[in-house]
Order: sequence, then structure tokens, then C-alpha cells
Amino acid sequence: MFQKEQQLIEDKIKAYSSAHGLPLAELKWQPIPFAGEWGVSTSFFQTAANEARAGSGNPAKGTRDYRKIPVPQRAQEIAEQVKGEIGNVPGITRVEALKGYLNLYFTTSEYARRVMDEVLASRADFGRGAAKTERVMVEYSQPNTHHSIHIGHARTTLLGESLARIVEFAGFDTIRATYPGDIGLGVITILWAYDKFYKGREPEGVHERGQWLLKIYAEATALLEPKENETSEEKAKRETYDAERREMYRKWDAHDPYVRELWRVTREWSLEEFRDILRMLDVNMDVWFFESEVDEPSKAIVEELIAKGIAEDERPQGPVIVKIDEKLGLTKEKYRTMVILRSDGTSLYSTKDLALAKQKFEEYHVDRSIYVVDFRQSLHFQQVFKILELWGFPQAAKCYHLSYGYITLPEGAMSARRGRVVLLKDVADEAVKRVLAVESEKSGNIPEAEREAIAKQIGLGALTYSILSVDNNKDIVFNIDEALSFDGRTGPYIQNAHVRANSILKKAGWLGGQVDKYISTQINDFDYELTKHEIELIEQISRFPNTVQQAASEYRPLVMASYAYDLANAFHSFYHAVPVLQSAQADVKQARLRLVAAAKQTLANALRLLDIKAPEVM
RNA sequence: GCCCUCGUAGCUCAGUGGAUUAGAGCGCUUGCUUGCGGAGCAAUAGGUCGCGUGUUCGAGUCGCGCCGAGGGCGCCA
Repeated sequence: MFQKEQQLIEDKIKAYSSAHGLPLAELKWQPIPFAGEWGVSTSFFQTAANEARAGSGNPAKGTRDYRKIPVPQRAQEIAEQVKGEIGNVPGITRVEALKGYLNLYFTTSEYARRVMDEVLASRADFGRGAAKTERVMVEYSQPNTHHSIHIGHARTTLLGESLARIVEFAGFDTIRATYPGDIGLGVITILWAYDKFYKGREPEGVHERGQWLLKIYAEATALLEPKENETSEEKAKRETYDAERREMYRKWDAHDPYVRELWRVTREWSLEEFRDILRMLDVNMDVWFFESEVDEPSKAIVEELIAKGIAEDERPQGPVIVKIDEKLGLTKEKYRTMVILRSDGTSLYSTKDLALAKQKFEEYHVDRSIYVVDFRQSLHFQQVFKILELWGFPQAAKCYHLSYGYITLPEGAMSARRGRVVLLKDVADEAVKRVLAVESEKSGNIPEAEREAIAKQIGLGALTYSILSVDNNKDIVFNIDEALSFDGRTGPYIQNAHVRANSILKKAGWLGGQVDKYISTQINDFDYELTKHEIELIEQISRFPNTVQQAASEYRPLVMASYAYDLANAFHSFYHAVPVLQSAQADVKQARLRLVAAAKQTLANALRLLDIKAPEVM
């Protein structure tokens, strides 16, 4: 907001330093952490430390030996000297040297006006970063097909979607990709049991069918697992079942028409359900990769790697492997050895991921590739990325595994195979139910017809925020009461700030066709003594663009989630302490309405990046 | 055995090597609705930042060692 002034002062500091032989460290500016007045500061601790270190040998006669002065004290001296050099800078009210810091305080009315103008002119684009040349692909949400999606899948989906929105808004050309696991032993297990015991008995309804398949999966798994004290009869039966299952997998692989058709139809059921869930979460994928589709091309890649001397072929006695540590010349085992093809020639997860990466680079021209996959696959991705590097892809250095902790239940890990899951759809339905209960008590003014739609926005907002407000690498023990809480640091708290801002604007007639009123930059406002609540709110708003860049560069939606809360918190405090419509003076009311409009816009932008709706009423 | 992640208030979690005082929420205690929506605001209490040791002018933050929790390690995904 004050880049020009800041640059001017930076130049003065640099000029002073070179004139006096100061070993000036890089100048880092940060907001001054005091409420009531705002500005930026930089410190001279590093410079003083540099000076002390550089002061080896004897100091020149008549000069001081800086090695003997404590760093904080010397930093303060420098700050004071620099302050003396700066003089008057328009826009800066005062300059202060304090505890080794140089503080610049901005002219409040000018600063406030600049922030408001920028937000209200840019609107939904406020905070958008300059377009960058790199193309980023975010791959997220890789559920297995043939059964419903559980709450664990919500994490990769929400994390990935939020990250994609952040990265895109930060200025990158962004591609959203999903990679459902539509084939594998698990899928075949369901297919086998469905075909043998339940064919044609599937229930109506997309979600009912998915849950029904999930039950079949758990049942089939139990049938196929060895039991304790198994009789020989039971054992024989189990082995027969298992043979049938494996035979079905073989047939699938051999493109048997019956098995393929059975697979295609049932697969479509779950894709239908998956699309429904993505619609509910407002996720629009650009690219759909399927495991079944990269299977064939992946095998050719193995041949190429063998030919290049990267992979070693131990068939038929052993598999095809890449001795990564050896190839990198590492003595300690770190990346180890990766198996990239079974000895019988069938592909593995690793084989397919190599094929997928190649496709991402060559077909989609991706410069940077982010994989949102849970933390148990860290080694797998480190290995894949290293092999891509050995293979010669420069983009390999910009592949990033965004690993996240998994969601567990209080009674332990979730397991689709054992039917021990909490379904995402069930949680979403429960969320809506709970919001409706609150609404009927608190929001009598909302028409019946709109309640359901708003309840979805609030309920999903609560769920989404509870997941995004935990850092990537931390596990979440799922507790529905906590996930759907509406009080305190939650999605609804932030949404409520947006609703309140909207309510004020509505009463002032500043919505709809009246918006031009507050876009005007000709108004001479904020020319009064601002309260600390106004200052805090304006400062929070002004931080949004930097927060977008930080969240994007660290691949962390949490940064945005924390910010959104801080902003909402600042707004709620302002709301209580500062009258807007009741302002005695017309110009103060005008300025505060602009502030409310800017806060509403920034809240909406931040929520959008978190994949949370910003309702007008709730 | 080797590698990765984590350990901060009773609980759940934030916290770019820098400001005499490490922050939120939940829960506990207490105020606030004749003001724009109380899904809120304000206040109180609650800490050997796992332990030790280095690096540094300065460490919750970086290194090393230990303790504890979880995960991974050639033909699962």
C-alpha cells in the first residue's frame, strides 16, 4: 500500500549505510505489532551483528570497537542515526527508533483511503496476484471406485480444491486433476461378490447404491479372510472364493467381455456418486485420470527405463527395479530401491505414477506438479520424483507431495474393507440438519424456501473450515460435534461476519444498483480520528494480498484459514464497538460504510479461496 | 537396523531466528441485548514450548543426542 514511500526510505537507509561503511543486512519490513496506529518496521540487529563480526583486527584509531557493544544496543544506535537521515516523507506521519527497530507510521487517513480504494475497485479480484508464467497441476481426490466416499476423502478433496483456488488466485495457470482408483484387487473383490451374490438387487438412489456396495465389500472381505479355528470345510470354501476372485481379475486383464461390462456398469454407478459429491463441494475437475487407463502405457515406460540403464530387469526370477540410492551415489540408504514392474510383467502403483507424471509433463505441459495424497505415501513419491529426475525431466524438481495426516475415528483408523467408515454424505446431511435446527430458532426472518440452501452453505462451511484449519501434516481424530461446531473459531463465525456486514449495507441501501456509491475514489474520507477497531480492521484487510501469496508459496490453505478468522474477528470487534449507521456525522458514516463494504468483500474473497460460501443471510 | 512426520494451556490447535508479556478456540469463571443480527463482544484464570546440549548478539523456531507418539522401508495402493 505504501510501497513507494517505503522504497524511498529504503534508498535513504542504503545511502546512509554506504556513506558510513555500515555492513547493512537485507531490509525486511513487517507490520508493527501494536494496535491503535499502524505502520511498518525493520530492524538493525543483523546489521549490528554483521558489524561485530566484521570488526576483527584492531579498530581504526579514534573509532569505537563495535565488538564490545551489545548487539541490541548497537542496533538501537543505528536506528537512531538512520532516523535522523530520513527527514520528512509525505504520507509518513512519524519515524521512530525503538529497541533496535525503525518504525514508520503512516498517515492514517491516507492509508485507509488507499486500502478502501483498492478493495472497492478490484472487488472479487482484490488480492489476485500478477499472472505468472508457470503452469501448475494440482492432483487431488483419488478415491477408489465401487463404493461410497468417506470422510477421509473429504480431506484430500477440500485441501486440494482450496490449494488450487489459492494457487490460481495467486497468479498461476492452474489445472485441477483427479485420479480415481477404478481397478485393483479391492475393486475386483466387490465385483466378484456383487456378481456372485447380489447381482440385480441393487437399491434405487445413487448414494444408497454406493453404501450398499460398501456393505458388500466388507462382507466379501470377511468371507475371504482366514478365520481363527477354521474348519477344513471352511478353509476349502474360502480358497474356492479366492480362486474365483483371482480368476475374475485375470479375465478383466484379458478384456473378457462379461467382466468388462460388469465392471463398466458398476464403475459408472460410483463415478455418478463421486460427481455428485464434487458438485456438492463445488469442485470442478479439469482432468480425469484413471488407473485403468494408465495401466497399458505404463509398461512401455519400464522398457525405456531399462534401455536407458536406469532400471534393472531381474525377470523372470525377480521384478524390474531401480536402485535409486546407488544411481545417485548415496552411501546411506535414503530412497532405497523401488520396484517398478512385477516379475510377471503386470504394473504396480509406482509404474502407473511414472506414466501419469510423463503424461502431465508432455501432454499438459505442466511446470509444477502438486500431489495431494496422505502422508503414508511420502517415500513412494520421493522415489517417483527421483526416478523422474534420473529419467531427465527438469520438472521433477518442481514436483511436490503435499502430504496430509489422515482422518481417524475415535475407535481407530477408518477402513472401507471392514465397513468401518463415516460417510461424507452422512456428515453433510447431519450438518444441514443441525443448521436447520439453529436457523428455526435464530433466523425466523428467512423464508422457508431459502433455509435449506443456506443451511447447506453453513453446514458445509463448518465442516470445511474444521478440516482446513488444521495444518497439513497433522492427523485429525474425527468428532462430529467438533467438526460441526458453529461457535468460536469456525466457518459459521466467519460467515456470520460476512452476513453482518451485508446487513449493514443493506440497511444503508448500499447494495445492488447502489454499489457505485462506494467505489468512488474522489471522496475525502477517513479524515477523522479513527478508533483502534477501525485501524485493526483496515490493517487486516490490507494484509490479504500478501496472505494469498504466502499460502500459495507454502502450499498451505491453513494460512488462509487463519487469516480469514483474524479478519472476521477484527470485523466482529469493530461491529460491536463502532457505530456505522448511527454515526453522527455524514462523512464518518460514509467512510465507515466503505470500510464495511471492503470488509465484506475481503471476507468473501478469503472464504472463496477456502471453498466456503459467503451467504448474505443466515 | 535405516528413513520421514510430530511433541506448545485441562482438551483441540496457531506461531517467517527478533519488540521486557509465547497466542486462538473449546471447556471453567464473570460482565454485555431500551444500538447495525448475541452463530457475537469484553474480561479473568490456565505454560519447565517433551528432556538435554550446541550454533547465534538473540532459539518454541536451526543442528546434534535422548525420551515419547505415529508412519514408512524390492514385486499392496
